[in-house]
Amino acid sequence: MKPPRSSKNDVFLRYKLWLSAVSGEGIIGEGKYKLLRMIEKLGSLKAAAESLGVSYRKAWGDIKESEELLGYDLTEKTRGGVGGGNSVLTSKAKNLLEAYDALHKKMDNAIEDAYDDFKKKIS
Amino acid sequence: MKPPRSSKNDVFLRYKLWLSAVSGEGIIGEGKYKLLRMIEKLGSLKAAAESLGVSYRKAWGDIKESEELLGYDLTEKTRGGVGGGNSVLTSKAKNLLEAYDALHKKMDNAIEDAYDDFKKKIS
DNA sequence: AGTCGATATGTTATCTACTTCATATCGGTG
DNA sequence: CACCGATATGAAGTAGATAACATATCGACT
Repeated sequence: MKPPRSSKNDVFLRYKLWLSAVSGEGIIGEGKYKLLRMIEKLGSLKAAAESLGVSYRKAWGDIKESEELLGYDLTEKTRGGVGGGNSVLTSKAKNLLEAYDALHKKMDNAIEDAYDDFKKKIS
Repeated sequence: MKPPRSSKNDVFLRYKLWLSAVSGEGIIGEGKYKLLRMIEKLGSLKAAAESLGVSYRKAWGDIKESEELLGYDLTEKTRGGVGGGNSVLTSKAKNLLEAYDALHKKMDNAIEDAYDDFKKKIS
C-alpha cells in the first residue's frame, strides 16, 4: 500500500520574517507587506484594510508607526477631492517591498533546503 | 567625523521559526525549545518554568499540547519520591532539539547572507 | 503511616492587542 | 458653497492569551 499523503501527526515548518527597529517594534512583516501591496493595488487605505478584513483604525496606525520608525513616508495621502481622498505608495515604499520580496524568496529557498534534512532527523 | 554606529532609524531583520501541526498550533518554537532545554538542565518542569519566568500552568500545558500533537512524549514524568518528582527529556525530545538547532543554524546563515543585500537595496 | 515537593488540572483574574464607535478635517466637484 | 467620502485620531468595548489561585494526586523516605 502506498503511504498516506498526510496523517494526524503530520507537521511542517513555518517562519515569520520582519524588519524591526532597535526598540523592537516591527517595521514591516507579512501584515504590513500585504497592506502596502493592497494599497498599491486599490489606491486607498480604507479599501485595502477592508479587503484584508482588518480595521481601518489598525491599518492606519500600522502605516503611521512604520513611517515614524523609518523616518520617511511609505504612502502619499490625499484628503478630499474625487472619491474623498486616496493613498498611493511612495517610490521608497515600492523599493522596500521589492527588497522584502527578494529577501523572502531567499529565505523560502533556505527553508526548503533545510526541510528534508530536518524531517529525516525527526522521523 | 565618523558615522555613528547606530542611529534612531537603524533597522534589522528578525525571524521566528517553528514546527507546526496542520491544525496550526505550534509544536515547537523558541519558547518550547528553551523550556525543554531548561528541563534537560534542571530535571524539573517546575524549576524550568520558574527559571524562565513563565507560569508552571502554562509550561505544563505547553508540553502537554506538543506531546499530543506529536503523538509521543517529550518528557518522562515522575510524581512523588525524592524531591517530590521530576521530569527528564525522552530521547525523541533530544533528537527534536538537535534537529531544531541544526535548522536554526542554517536559517541564521541564510539570513546573514541576505542581510547585506537587503540593506543595500533599502538604503 | 505521615511528610514533602513536584506533577496534574480546573477556575478565575489580568493584560494586551485589536475592533468598534465617535467625531473632526480636508478639498474637488456638482 | 454645500456635499461626499477618505484620511486622521481619540476613546471605549471585546476577546484571546497568560498569570494567579486553588486543589488534588502521587510515592520515596523517614
